[in-house]
Amino acid sequence: MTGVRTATLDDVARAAGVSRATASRVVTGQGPASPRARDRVTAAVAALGYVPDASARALVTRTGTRLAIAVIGHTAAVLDDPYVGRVLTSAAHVAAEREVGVSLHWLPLADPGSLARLADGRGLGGLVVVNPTRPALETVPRTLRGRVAAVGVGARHVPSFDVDNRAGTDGVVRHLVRTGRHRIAMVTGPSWLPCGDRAVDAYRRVLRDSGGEPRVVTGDFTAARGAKAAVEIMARWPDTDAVFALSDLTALGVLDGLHALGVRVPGDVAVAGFDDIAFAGLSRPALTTSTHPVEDIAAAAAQAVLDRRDTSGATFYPSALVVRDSA
Amino acid sequence: MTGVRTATLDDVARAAGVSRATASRVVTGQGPASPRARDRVTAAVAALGYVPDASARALVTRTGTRLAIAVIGHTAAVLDDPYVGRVLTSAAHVAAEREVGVSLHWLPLADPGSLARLADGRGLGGLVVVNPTRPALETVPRTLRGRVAAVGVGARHVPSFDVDNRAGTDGVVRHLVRTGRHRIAMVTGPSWLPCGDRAVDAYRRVLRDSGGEPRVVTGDFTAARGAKAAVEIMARWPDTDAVFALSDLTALGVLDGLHALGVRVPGDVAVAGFDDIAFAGLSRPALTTSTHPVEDIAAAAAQAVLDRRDTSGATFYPSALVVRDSA
DNA sequence: CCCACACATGGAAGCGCTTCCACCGCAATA
DNA sequence: TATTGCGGTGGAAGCGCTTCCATGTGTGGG
Repeated sequence: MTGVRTATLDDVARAAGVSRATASRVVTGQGPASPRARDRVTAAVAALGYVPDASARALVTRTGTRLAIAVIGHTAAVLDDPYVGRVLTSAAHVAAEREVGVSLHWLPLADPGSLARLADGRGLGGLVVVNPTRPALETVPRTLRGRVAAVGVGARHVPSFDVDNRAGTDGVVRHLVRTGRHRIAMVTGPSWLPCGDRAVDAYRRVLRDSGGEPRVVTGDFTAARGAKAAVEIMARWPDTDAVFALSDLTALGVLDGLHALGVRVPGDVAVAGFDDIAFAGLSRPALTTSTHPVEDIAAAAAQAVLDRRDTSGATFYPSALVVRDSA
Repeated sequence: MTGVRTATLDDVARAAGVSRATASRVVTGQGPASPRARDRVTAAVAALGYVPDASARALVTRTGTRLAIAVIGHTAAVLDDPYVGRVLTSAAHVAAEREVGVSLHWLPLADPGSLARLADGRGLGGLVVVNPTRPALETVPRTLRGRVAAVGVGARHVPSFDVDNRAGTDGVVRHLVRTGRHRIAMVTGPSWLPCGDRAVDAYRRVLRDSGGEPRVVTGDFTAARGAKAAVEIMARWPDTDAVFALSDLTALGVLDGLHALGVRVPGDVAVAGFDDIAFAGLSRPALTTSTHPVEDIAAAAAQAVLDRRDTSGATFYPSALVVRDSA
């Protein structure tokens, strides 16, 4: 059944007429080796199609060479969101460039031990957590401290990479004000995600300056929630003239909900989102939003972790207003 | 610096007052163990916070326990596509349920050796390839034969899991015909993806039956290409009254291109897509398309691989027409 | 011409784990 | 009471690899 036995370093050494130690040195490029030995070993490697066994190597070097990416919040809310895909993609690229494997994990929000279990042995070189809660972050095993980075949460006690939600929100809401909107509602993210606090804060601040009343509805980053939120908002505050959602997906849902209500956008109500996902430009009306260097953020997180750089504290990336048709 | 030494199975055994062999039996749940031993070992595991080292385990069991998911076509075209995200997500779920790790790989289309290199040791339990070309598939090392499944390509010489492109296309195009459209253009997928052939074939067949002329434009599954394709189509065949794109993303682009041209949808031209991505229902007009059990397909592929089931040949899944506003 | 030194090399240990095998004590059977 | 059988157990081997260490070979300087 098995039949094909894969070549081991022993086979290579034997074929090259050297010891396993020498073969190892050549293959890894560490330590001295004569040109002659080098040639013979590389030839043998090629001939036998030798590929080092990652497990065995990791076992002895203790240098787990794998980047784990954990996405917290194992729900459709997270899975459908292109934002998550962008983070994954970018982090995976960084890992691929350095030839380290990537492992993907979807962790339910409610399971506090899951992050800890993820350490599964010492196989990982680092861990990038997307949208983690603070409690979840605290369960990360001590062995991994200094090799963890969080993406998308302005947490303080772990290297955190996020867009500057405060400034981004400020920019969008000010744009709304500038274009004559004053009864602006906001659909936030899920309450367990701390990054939303900073955004809501910025929103309240702008409203205070412009003399508006805050109208906050809690969302969950889904489109479905956005549609419902639109209905809620218009029922509760019928004179609303703008809705800002902290997620494009939600904003798209708002657009939909408003449309169903017969409300014209941007005529009656302006709508703005956050993230600038690919579809933001394809909706009708095209969505005004704030664009984020999501790929840069994720790449930076992955790099920090892989470099074992201990960048404690949070790094915020700038976002830029993108004015389209909806606001 | 290092400080914390993680507990090994030896530590557990010592703490529990049993041999390492017994500790291993309890931890893995394989082999006999007295209730007494079982209790003591589990207690020790909890006390020491022991987590088995995956590398060491994989090394001895030779049962690489990791599902690799490789996405071919390392371009924005692929990365932005929600379809890929859905496949990833679903496959990752299956893996998570069985407690096997997932590793993600983005492979450039042009690099034929990359799939082979992916075997990196014998660490993998299986490989799911998304949108592979036939040549790419042929480079998969012999050691992995029987542990590979392809998603999204009607290939024959590897277990392949795909939607029934033929039937799906047939359904959509017939719907177009049924609603009075006869000058129907089609935007295909990239030419290197064999699954498109079956779709084009179905399209031609329906047109032949209904007396229409085929109008085929090659696409690449991106929205940008869709927008350009719309312009090309209207320039080349100005009397076109329907466009069918083999990807929702592309269809959305077509919608956009048509809009820019001042063409009304569905008034002047009907537009239909394929895949039923989340945004299909959110566009204006909402996109008529064909819905696919992408999650089921990906899950089936992952399961087949993980079960070492050798389901050679292709399995096709049904798709269903979703009529919305655009056609 | 000999000694020292660097460099190249092979032997062997050991990473943490699973698993074969031999062993022991016990209850059930003859 | 002597034998069989079996569940529970520990010893030990070994998975494929890196790396320490001791040994061997060549070169330079004295």
